[in-house]
Amino acid sequence: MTQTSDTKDAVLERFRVESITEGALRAIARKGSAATMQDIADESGIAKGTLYLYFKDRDELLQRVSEGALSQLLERLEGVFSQGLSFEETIRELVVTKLRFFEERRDLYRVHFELRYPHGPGQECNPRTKAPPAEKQMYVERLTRYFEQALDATEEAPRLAMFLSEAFAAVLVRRMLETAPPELERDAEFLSGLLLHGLSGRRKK
Amino acid sequence: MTQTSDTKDAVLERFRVESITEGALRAIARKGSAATMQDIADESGIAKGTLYLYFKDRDELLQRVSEGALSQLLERLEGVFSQGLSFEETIRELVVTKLRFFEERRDLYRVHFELRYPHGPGQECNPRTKAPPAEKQMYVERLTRYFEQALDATEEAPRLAMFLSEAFAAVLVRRMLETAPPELERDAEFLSGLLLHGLSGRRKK
DNA sequence: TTGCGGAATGACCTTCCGGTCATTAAAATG
DNA sequence: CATTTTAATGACCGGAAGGTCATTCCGCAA
Repeated sequence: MTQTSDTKDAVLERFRVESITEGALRAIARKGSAATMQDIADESGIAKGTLYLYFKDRDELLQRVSEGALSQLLERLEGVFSQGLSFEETIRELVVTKLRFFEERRDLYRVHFELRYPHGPGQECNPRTKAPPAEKQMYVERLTRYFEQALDATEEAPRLAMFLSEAFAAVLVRRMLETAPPELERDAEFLSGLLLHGLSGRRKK
Repeated sequence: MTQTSDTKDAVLERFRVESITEGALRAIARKGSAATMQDIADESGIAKGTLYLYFKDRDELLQRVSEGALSQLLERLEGVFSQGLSFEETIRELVVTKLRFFEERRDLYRVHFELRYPHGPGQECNPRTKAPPAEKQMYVERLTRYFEQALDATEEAPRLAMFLSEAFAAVLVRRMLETAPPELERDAEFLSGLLLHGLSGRRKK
């Protein structure tokens, strides 16, 4: 047949896939995980059936969207890790980077949060979304690795990673809820301080 | 007609409502928010139609279940607040209390987490669950009030409350995922330490 | 025992949505 | 321009789930 890379067909295919992905992103930004195949099709300006020429099913499509969104974030965070900063500096930089990322890409916010704990840690799962998207937690794993290396707390590393990630989510959600959130830098400072030094530093007086 | 309190009918009604609520709790513990009216009926040992004699619709039922679960937790936390402990002590006690609560009542875990951010902070919402359950965040509000009073950080209080609550969730989720989680007291100590003094205390060496 | 009234039931209705596929439009080919 | 091949479409299907209601069941009073 053809090489997967450069033929006209392949280019066209990539283009289609991308525009569907973007449409899906818009649909999810608007309706969350309740976004329907029809919603996605509408938002992408194509017919519902066409979606199935490029994606096996809803799951695969959502998976792709989530991966795409996630990889952009991961890329930036990787940039932070690779700067060889001190521990404190790294945490600060991670916080501000992530905050900035979602400031630019509000549309990605929903993807991350709606699919956050896909079906929670329970036993049975929602048939609407079958695939357990281990995918999702990739960046928690990255954080875990960082903690393992930067502190010697191998055992606690996964908890620390989730702690960081959820604490971040808390502040982000607040920001999203507020009509006039504070300066990004203020929130970044606030959160970094909290993560690094805890509540104690804020005792009365 | 009758007083709402003591007639035989009223007692019977309360009994029914309660057993439905308990059934719903089991159903949700098993299937999460995907639990179906049929699931709930089965779990309660009654017919689906009967559910609608006691609750207007699915939303009202879920609301009630969530409220019930939440109020039990709130009660215990209130106990902590009213002990007049120091700030640090209070935080420690809150953590250990909440951890113990979910240790006893694993079934309540799902209710709290599945319905945590009901439709996220997005604009449109899932028609499947219409009611914006402000209800849910009642205990974040309680925490907020505590922070307003205990620290003088009125403006930051809501963020602190969410920070605490989400950080807690992070550790709790980890515990739930692990087949052999550490002693409850160890996790409580770990989390309290983190909340109070941050990551800095854990720097290498 | 009989008949009444309210409670319980579950078959049924409707809506919604993921997924399919016969049909149609467009592009490639000669 | 005719023909074939490929891509796109959207009406349609099946199943799932919330909600309804005619029917059945049951406790109780006459």
